[in-house]
Amino acid sequence: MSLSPVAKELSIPVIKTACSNCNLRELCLPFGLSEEEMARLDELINVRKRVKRGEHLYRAGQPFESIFAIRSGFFKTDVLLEDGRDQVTGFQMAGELLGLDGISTEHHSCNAVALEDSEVCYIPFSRLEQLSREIQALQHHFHKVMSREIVRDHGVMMLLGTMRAEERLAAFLLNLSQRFTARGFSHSEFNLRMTREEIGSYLGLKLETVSRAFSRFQEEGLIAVQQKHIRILDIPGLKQIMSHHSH
Amino acid sequence: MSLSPVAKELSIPVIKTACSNCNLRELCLPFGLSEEEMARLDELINVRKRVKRGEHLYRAGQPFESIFAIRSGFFKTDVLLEDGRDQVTGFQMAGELLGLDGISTEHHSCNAVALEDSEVCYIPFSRLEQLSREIQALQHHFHKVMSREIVRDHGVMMLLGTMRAEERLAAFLLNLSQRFTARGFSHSEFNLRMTREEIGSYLGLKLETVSRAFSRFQEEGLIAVQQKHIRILDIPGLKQIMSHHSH
DNA sequence: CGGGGGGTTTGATCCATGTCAACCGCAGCG
DNA sequence: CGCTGCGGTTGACATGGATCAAACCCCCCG
Repeated sequence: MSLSPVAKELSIPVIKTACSNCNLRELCLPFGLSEEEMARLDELINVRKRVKRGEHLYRAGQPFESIFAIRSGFFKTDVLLEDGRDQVTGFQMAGELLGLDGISTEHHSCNAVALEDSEVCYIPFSRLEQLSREIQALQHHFHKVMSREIVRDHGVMMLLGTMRAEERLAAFLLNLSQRFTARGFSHSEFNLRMTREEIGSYLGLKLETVSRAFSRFQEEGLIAVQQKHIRILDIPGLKQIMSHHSH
Repeated sequence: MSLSPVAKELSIPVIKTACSNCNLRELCLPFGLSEEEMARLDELINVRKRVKRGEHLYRAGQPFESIFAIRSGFFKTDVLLEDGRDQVTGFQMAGELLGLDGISTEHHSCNAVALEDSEVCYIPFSRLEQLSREIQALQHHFHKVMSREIVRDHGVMMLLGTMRAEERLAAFLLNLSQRFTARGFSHSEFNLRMTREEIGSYLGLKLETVSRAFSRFQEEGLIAVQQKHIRILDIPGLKQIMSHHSH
């Protein structure tokens, strides 16, 4: 888990993993830390890893030792039931943390798969705990991140428990749009990294239903879809669908 | 939020809130702490409160300052959508923590309502953070508790996203049974504290569907239902239903 | 002891979404 | 450059659970 042999041998100046010069620091763990505190966090995070599209970052059941911060790319997490059913529990993008579910049992409880070529920082958990005993701001921010995950999950439960298909998809698109915006991308135009089936799994729908809902939104002029490319044309319209609870 | 005036005036020896003599300590925050560490945790938890059946412990939007440990009783948490829809996000019993979702925004994100007369310990959050900077075991255990909440939520997402009505109810009953067992109650006989409607809300079903599923289980000899009283007759049978994924 | 009301059960019907199947279209590869 | 195959779209039909409605049961209260 240290620098690659090749890099060592050739003395290639390896880009140092450093929160302090990461452009995602406002979205990620270092949020709110002073320069000096961030330097200490940097010390702890010295492994970066590339994960190619389709590869697993970790699998359910593996021993948990690190959480991961996504530097670039896009992931999904999913859980598998004994009988073969599975469900996507989330999609994660740059600046978000992966692996928090592993803390509870010291084993990962889900699979994390890259949906495009990605890069992550390893954050050894016991060292993170150690540092967060010393840096209050880090501790507090970490707690907020975990709590936010819980709130997010409640939102998904709400979606799965009370919304109809088109409401779910509208909520999903608006959520993506908002997260892309926070990362400086266009809020109205992006490429989906996941298939219709993966969207469906996340939203508790079949892929055909997802596809039909996309078509319907397009007919109504709310979005323009072309395969994985999405343009959002009418954000208020989508919001209205989300809360249009007709029945 | 301190001792009641009456108690003060009459110098009634008020039962001290003390984790060290709470019979739920193995299920609650103090898990794994030494005597001395537990004593320090005791210092921090000096407010207990009774919450009558039907009363709110907190409401969505209120400022967050404490988490709560349930000493006795039974709660539900629910979230409300703007359009009036709501969903029960969980049922909590003795030894479990309430309020973790409030950390992220420093405001509670859901309502917590007592489903029977209950008693909770206030755990001021900033002091908990302070203490967990000093006691590693406390810090680690707290992280595990938050992580467990995330894992639990993923389980509910799975349930809502992939299971059919009877599977959901079977999973729900088995979960309750298991939690009652962990608290030393019968695993096969208990009283539901919530209505059919609340169960339905939690499981993403209508109350009629919940009622029908109960009746079906009874016909098949899996359980005996009489109003809120449940006897579980065939745990393996229920487990089989849960994973019988026929379609 | 006789209402009254909230919670529950049960039946009849409807509808959103699942299922099955055919076809399309783009991307990757020989 | 034309297969080949995966992912996506669309249609026809099936069905699980929602909806609407009625009746029931138990508990509380007068």
